[in-house]
Amino acid sequence: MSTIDTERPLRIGEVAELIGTTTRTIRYYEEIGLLPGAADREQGKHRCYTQADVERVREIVRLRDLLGLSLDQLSTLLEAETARAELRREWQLADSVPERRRILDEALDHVGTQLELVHGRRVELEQLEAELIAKREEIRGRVAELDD
Amino acid sequence: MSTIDTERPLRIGEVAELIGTTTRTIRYYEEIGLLPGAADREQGKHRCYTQADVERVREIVRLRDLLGLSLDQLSTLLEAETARAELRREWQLADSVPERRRILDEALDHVGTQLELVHGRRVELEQLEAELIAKREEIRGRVAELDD
DNA sequence: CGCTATCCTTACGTTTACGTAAAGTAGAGA
DNA sequence: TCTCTACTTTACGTAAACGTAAGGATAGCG
Repeated sequence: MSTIDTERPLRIGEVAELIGTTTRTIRYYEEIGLLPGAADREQGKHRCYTQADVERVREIVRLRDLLGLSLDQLSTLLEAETARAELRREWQLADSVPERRRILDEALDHVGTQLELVHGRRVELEQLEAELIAKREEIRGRVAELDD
Repeated sequence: MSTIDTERPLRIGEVAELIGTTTRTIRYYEEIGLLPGAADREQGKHRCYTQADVERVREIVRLRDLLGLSLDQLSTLLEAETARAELRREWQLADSVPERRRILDEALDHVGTQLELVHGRRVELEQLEAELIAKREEIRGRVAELDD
């Protein structure tokens, strides 16, 4: 982290290539509200992205591929991330301890939601994997029988 | 397994309800070749299913939901199952040992393919889960700091 | 044999997640 | 300042995975 130009603003094409997706996909995600899309951009001006934005997109693509949720469901799940980004800004302004505790608690809640989903999915896959291994062993057993 | 009428033929509606899907989906899967669809059924006659067929559909739905593959990819992956069903029939006829070994080897190969995919997916999810847990711990740490 | 529920086929409709084309603009470099 | 490339918006296109409706046949029951 933080070589020299760690914060050179990126254009949409670079982001797409970095992540291995297309500009259309990125614009589409902005269109449906999955990506915030800087509110202060004037009509027709180029979009520009920070490193954090790239991470955000990467995360979205990853969850999409791993969990196979609809983008709509993803958007619900990612209220987490969205909120956390928001909270990072708020954090600077939050001076009171209870205020800060509230922010952290919310973050915890969001991560918890994601974790539950991912965990459940992993358990199911583990189960399936175990079944497949059992199947394989059974077949191997039958091969061994042939050699009697 | 095997109470009394373990082999009462089922109609498509029953199958759908058992699995928690729709008749349309089942017909569609037959349409695109994911389900074999008994070749000896005359035009207009009701489809009828065995318990094994139900398991097959259940498996498809499960893989679909867990792996999030396209039905086309699934169909490739399931050449495994298809072939194994076929092989079960062949098995009765295969008398020579090398013949039987070949059948088993193919089955092994198919299960291996599935296993690779499922395993890979599980590992990725495990990785993601670990990251989320780390994230959670970090947040918890910061909550603790507040209590100094 | 008749009734009724469930099934059949055919075919068009729908949603999601983008692809793709057109016509014009922004902005970094010579 | 000009130029060229990558960007912009707008808008129609599309493949996958079903939903849904119409019109008719089937099969189990009484």
